[in-house]
Amino acid sequence: MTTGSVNPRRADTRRNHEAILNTAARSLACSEQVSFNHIAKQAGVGVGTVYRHFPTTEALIIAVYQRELAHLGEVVPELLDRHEPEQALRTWVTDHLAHYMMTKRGLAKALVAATSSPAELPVNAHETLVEAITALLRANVEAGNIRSDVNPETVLRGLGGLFYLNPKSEWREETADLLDLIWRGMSV
Amino acid sequence: MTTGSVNPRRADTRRNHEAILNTAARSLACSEQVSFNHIAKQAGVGVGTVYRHFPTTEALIIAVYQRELAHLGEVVPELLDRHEPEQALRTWVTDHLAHYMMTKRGLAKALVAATSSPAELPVNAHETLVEAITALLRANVEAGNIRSDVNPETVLRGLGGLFYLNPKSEWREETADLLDLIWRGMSV
Amino acid sequence: MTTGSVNPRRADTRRNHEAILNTAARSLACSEQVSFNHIAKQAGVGVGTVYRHFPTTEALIIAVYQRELAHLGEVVPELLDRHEPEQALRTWVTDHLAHYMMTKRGLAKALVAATSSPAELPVNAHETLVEAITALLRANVEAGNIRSDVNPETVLRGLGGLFYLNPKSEWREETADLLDLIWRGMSV
Amino acid sequence: MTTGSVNPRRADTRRNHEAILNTAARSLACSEQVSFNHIAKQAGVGVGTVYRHFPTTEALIIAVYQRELAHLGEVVPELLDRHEPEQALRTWVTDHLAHYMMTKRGLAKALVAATSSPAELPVNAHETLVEAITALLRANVEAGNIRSDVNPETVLRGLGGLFYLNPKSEWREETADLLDLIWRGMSV
DNA sequence: CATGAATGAGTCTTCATTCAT
DNA sequence: AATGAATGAAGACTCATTCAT
Repeated sequence: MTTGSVNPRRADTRRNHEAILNTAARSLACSEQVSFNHIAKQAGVGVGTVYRHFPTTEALIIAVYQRELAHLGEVVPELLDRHEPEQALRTWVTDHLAHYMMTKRGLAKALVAATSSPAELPVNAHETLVEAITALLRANVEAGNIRSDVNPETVLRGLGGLFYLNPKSEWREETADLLDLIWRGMSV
Repeated sequence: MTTGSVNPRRADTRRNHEAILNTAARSLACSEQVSFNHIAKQAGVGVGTVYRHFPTTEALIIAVYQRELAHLGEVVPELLDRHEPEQALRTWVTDHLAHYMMTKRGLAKALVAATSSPAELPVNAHETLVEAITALLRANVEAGNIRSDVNPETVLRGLGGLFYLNPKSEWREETADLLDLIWRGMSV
Repeated sequence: MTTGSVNPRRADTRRNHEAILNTAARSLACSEQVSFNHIAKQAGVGVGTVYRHFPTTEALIIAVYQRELAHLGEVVPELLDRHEPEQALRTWVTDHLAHYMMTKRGLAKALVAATSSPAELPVNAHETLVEAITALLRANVEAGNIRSDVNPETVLRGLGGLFYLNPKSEWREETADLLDLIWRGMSV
Repeated sequence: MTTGSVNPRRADTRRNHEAILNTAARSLACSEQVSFNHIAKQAGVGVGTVYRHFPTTEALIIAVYQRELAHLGEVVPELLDRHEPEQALRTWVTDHLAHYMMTKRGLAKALVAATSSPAELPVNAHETLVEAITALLRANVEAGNIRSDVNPETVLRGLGGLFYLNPKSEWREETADLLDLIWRGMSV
């Protein structure tokens, strides 16, 4: 740590890690091939390297998932800063959650295929989402918009159907309708 | 010729059909193997026979799906007969829809994996569900319980999150909570 | 035999035979599927029926082959009637033999694939061709065009390369060139 | 490091490549099985390895073909060195071309079966043959044996019938007869 | 005789995983 | 650490052939 020169290997490794993750993300987004061999070739590394970084298929998928998911949590503070609580919630649901769910269909498929446990989402994923929505709901409670006894998990479950949204349909409207229904259910 | 005796070959064929369907259903319920080879072995028939009956994986899965799904629609009239509208809806959601979604996880997975089209459910499936819930909502509208402008599809979407229910958790409670939220949102 | 009524079964049988042969011919011409199952379906009969008529793949192919080939022999007398000997030969080679070889490629492929014996053509096929060309050569010998010691088999062998003709190329010209070469070799 | 020792892995790979090619050649010569599984087993490697080396059946067959064919071109200069032009041509046709065509029947069958394009021979094959015969013809033209306007392709086509030769018959004689016919056709 | 359901051996192909270099 | 060749299990699918009706 006393030397400023970084281990060049370290850089390579990180670069590989990124490359693999990016490739995998791209593949998953299109629900393309997700075989290790294929990803390795696309990422320009050997299969062995992929294995070194992600010991199992699930590990890889989850890594991608996490990365994609992080954004969903990070964006909340900004939204609460820039908008009224109600609008923040609506924007988050419509512009981020719905969008995310529609776009990452391939990812969900992959997860669903790779996981055999009943809980399809990696624990952290669920937690991340719950945290995000909790913050949004709390702001609305404080603003006197909604009741204080609304369980964020329940709301999240109610929004789970957004997964079935079809990007080619009137999904914005459909999202708004669902959110209206739930909003009314939460209102004081 | 006065007997009801059917062409035995015909009987065999039907028996095979049933056997394959049952085997597939069982496999799908446990999210087990869905390979044609495997199902054939389990059902005690040759692979070719499975292919004769269901030309593609999707055809097989859909056949299973349809069979399972039919029940969901058939049960509605009975419920409306035996219960108050509100209770009919609650029972249907908790005892049938939620149960169905939890149990048939493997089936959903399989469908999701087998289908490449954005609409994961076979058209009829969605229609069946919409019809069922429409009937239930209409009864509640007529009873003065809920508003008349509630879109059944929106409600269905709101219940879509039940798919993520975990059979090992307090799912009845969680279902009730979600239904409460939505019910409140629909109320007059 | 005392009754004028023909066994209707016989007619059916013949009709089936024809249907199968026609279907097979069509399939072979396009080098399409040649499976018994497929042909049976196309011909509108059961597989078993195909088997009754043609016990092996080879039997079927040869039957088709013979039928197609017959024409090549039948046309010779007409040609000799209507044309000078040289022209008769040239016409036969260009308009019938070459055409036949190019068109029936699928048939040849099939035969080649079905036969494991070194002699790829069914004996009769070869004989039919030899007879045809013998007649044509004899006429030319008698007309004083070519030597009398030319072996028809040798000539046929020389024309065998027509099989490689490409229907999309200048095959008429190429055929003419080859025939010129051989004609010169046979000339007095 | 002063030795010529090569990367052993590299050696293995090359050995595998050779083994597969040899096995395939042997199989094809007997018009035996050409299935990848079978060849893999015979060659003592995994199926995957065969696929790595030859992605398609055609690729494999062509590779074999090329190897076998090369010899036909390489031998020409020697022949022209050691013999009079006429004898060189006769020897090439009888001892090499005819022999080749008879022996590699299985190979031809396989190619014919594997290729769907009208041109059954890989382009290079045809070119190789044309080059070989062109050289032989040129020598004979220069020696004043044959006309200068003879098209090598036409001659090759005339020799194409050798493919139908039967190794169990008097093929040398038959080849000689055909060559006599064509030779006479080419003569000044 | 005709039918066509059933069978299962066998082919093609993909992919996770290992391991020598 | 990285590489990528090798492996072989496993699934998809085809088709010749049998046989009960």
